[in-house]
Amino acid sequence: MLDIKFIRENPEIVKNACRVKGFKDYTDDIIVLDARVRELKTITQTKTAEKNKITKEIPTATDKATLIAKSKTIGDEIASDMAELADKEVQLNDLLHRVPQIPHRDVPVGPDDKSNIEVKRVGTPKKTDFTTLAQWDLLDMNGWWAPEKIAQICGTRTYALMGEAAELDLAIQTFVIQKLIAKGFNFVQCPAMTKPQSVFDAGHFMGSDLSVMNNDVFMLTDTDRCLAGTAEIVLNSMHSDEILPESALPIKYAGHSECFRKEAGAAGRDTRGLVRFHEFHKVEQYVYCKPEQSDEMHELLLNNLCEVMEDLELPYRVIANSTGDMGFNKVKMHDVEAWVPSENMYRELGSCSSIGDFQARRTNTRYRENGTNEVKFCATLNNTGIALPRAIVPVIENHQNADGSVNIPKKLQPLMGGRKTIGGKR
RNA sequence: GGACAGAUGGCAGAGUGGUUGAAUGCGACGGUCUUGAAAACCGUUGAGGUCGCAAGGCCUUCGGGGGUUCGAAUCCCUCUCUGUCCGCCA
Repeated sequence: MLDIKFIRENPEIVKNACRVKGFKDYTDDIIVLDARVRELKTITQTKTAEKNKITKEIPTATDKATLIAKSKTIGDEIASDMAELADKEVQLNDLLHRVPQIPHRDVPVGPDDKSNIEVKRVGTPKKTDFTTLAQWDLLDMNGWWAPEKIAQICGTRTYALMGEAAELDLAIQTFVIQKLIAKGFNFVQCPAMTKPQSVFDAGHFMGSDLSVMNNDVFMLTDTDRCLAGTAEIVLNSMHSDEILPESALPIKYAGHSECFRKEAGAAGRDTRGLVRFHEFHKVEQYVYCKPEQSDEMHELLLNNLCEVMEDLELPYRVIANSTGDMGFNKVKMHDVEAWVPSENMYRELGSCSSIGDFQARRTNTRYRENGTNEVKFCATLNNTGIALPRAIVPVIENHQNADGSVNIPKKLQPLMGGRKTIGGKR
């Protein structure tokens, strides 16, 4: 959602954003509707003022009946104007919810991921004198999962880590959480079960109809709840309807939650291995800041994830996503991808996004500026801290030994009881 | 799951149909006083919208939505949330 005033004054910028992001352009309709809405507001407000004036005179008037009749007549007029106003406002509101966020000037312009730009590459894939195994072979031989059994019990796109791999998962989570806490992030264990409104307010969906989420979000039958796809959902609403003091910003959260996704658009993709599930878990970085701090915070969040990659001793690269490859609600986005030997390519492990004031408008999260005392919308950003079990994939593949054992990255060793390797032939 | 109670401005807390955007207290901010501070005193202090070059006017808002009425913080319906007791339970 953008400021209607901004759209009114900068239609060309908005139109351009729709074009480069690949969304339908409703700008002209919005401007027409907006003009009519304001016209109707002016009319109804003037009449309401007139009516209020009469109403106030009634208690002390001698001829009450005349005034009451007059007030009634105006009331009827207002009611008919209000009906049109309400209708037009609903229409306008829906269209406003379909306007994408304006991309940052630095974002590469292009229709899809082919226009993405690699901005950084760190580390080199390790050369081995043995044939490296794919994640599933390592998991199989070490007894670290039981995919067929779990699929039978729980259905497709579920998993269970077992033994040392499960320990590793927990160690990685703990490591990242502790790292973020040390950097001043407030650690929050987030519920995954939430209300649809909170999902909508995170701004991942267009329009004003909450049902648009049905394709992507698990709804819980016979309840008013759904399952969040990320801790971002809850963190995004943590300060809704608040006016924060400027001194409180930036606010940094490290959220951890189970994440539930339908993955409806990914049928047949990544069906093997630990990459794509209906339920996984994730440490999420989330920041509220002043708009002018946003770029700096973006770098900070991105850098944190890069550090995690280095702590996990993974070769990785950073991608600047193009206008057509980033979401509806995003200003700027970078993907961090880790090297996966079995696929001979980099695979996405995390995604850093600047949202501008888009989410803050939906949640009505504002701050009061020092000096001017002006109330402004916050900017929000989010980035993956670490996503699991996906992160297990590059860790076990890049650190495998000839016998199928896996070396534990040094920084994780204390969280793994001091062990340097796990698994391998006994 | 059952039975009650409640939701008012930054906070506390009046107000049960008519100049109430809302008493009072606290807090915050500005000022007077003071060498400085405290105290005391005086004043200011929600947000959103709309019209206007501006000054300023007007509209909305007492948890959300709907209704009754000329008029609603006050009456009715409904939803959400909070509290208390019982039941159940990691």
